[in-house]
Amino acid sequence: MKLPAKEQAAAMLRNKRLRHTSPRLAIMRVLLEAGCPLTQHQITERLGLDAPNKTTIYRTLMSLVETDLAHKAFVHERQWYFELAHHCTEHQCHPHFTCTRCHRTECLYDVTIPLAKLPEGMTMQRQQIRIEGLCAHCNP
Amino acid sequence: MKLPAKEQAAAMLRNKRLRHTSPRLAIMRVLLEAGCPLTQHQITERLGLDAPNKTTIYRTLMSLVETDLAHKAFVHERQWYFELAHHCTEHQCHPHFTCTRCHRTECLYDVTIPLAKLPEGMTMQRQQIRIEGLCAHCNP
DNA sequence: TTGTATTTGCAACTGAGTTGCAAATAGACC
DNA sequence: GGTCTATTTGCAACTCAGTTGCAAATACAA
Repeated sequence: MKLPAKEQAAAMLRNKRLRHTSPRLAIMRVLLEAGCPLTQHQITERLGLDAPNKTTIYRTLMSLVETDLAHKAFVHERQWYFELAHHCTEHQCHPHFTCTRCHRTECLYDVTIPLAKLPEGMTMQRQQIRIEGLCAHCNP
Repeated sequence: MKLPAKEQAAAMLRNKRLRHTSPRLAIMRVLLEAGCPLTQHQITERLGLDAPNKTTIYRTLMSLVETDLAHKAFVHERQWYFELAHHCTEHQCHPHFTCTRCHRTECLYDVTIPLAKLPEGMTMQRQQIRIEGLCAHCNP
């Protein structure tokens, strides 16, 4: 059973002992509802008049990343796209696919790849996959 | 047998029908000799007084990326790191490993990972892997 | 050698993300 | 409930990687 975004966000904050503030809950709600990575700008847009200041959004995203509740998914046109980490396994996020023709990016939740075997002495924390190609729509 | 960086760069440009200019040859030489991804700033530093204008460096890197002679390897602290593509196979670059403690990044030339199986209709052009973890030096 | 499409350098610009600081507030403790 | 304090927020000013427009320089074809 799926909790409403608001309660899910509150539970995530509680787990990490982060204070429940309305900017944080709003930002997490938007990310949960979007289901795909968003930029600060997109978060602001989606929250409309209720949007927190952009500094607050960046600082919130930073605390989410630090506590591993969120990840920096990828950069596109100089902007970072952030996503919540609840779809990721311990050592691996789902791959992100970017179409080289229409430049849209999608999450491939169902595609998995074995973890790399690292050279002696190195420890894996997270493996991220980016795939470029033609999406179903742009394929000839 | 390995050509000197200068001739190797010239050959790569010839292959792609790009004009041989001294800024281009210098930038490619630095990248070949570095053997790891570099930023515009690092390229400028390494070329010292002979360094082309930063606009020229960015424009050169862009033409190299467009002709697939180079790739944007990763972003770190808002800067793109570029590398020549001569170590990459058709659909895959080597993975890049970033240490979460000392923040250094290295290329894992010997680590390979199978290509993802994309959903019906999508075509793979390139798969890129980023790995975060602790490097041999920072490992407890 | 000449002509021209391409490339370069410069200066001015853009805008994503950061910083410092004073005001607001979550949550702990009474 | 009320009080106190560490944390968080908003604002304004800033930073700096990367971009743009344009005139001068240059690779290379003919």
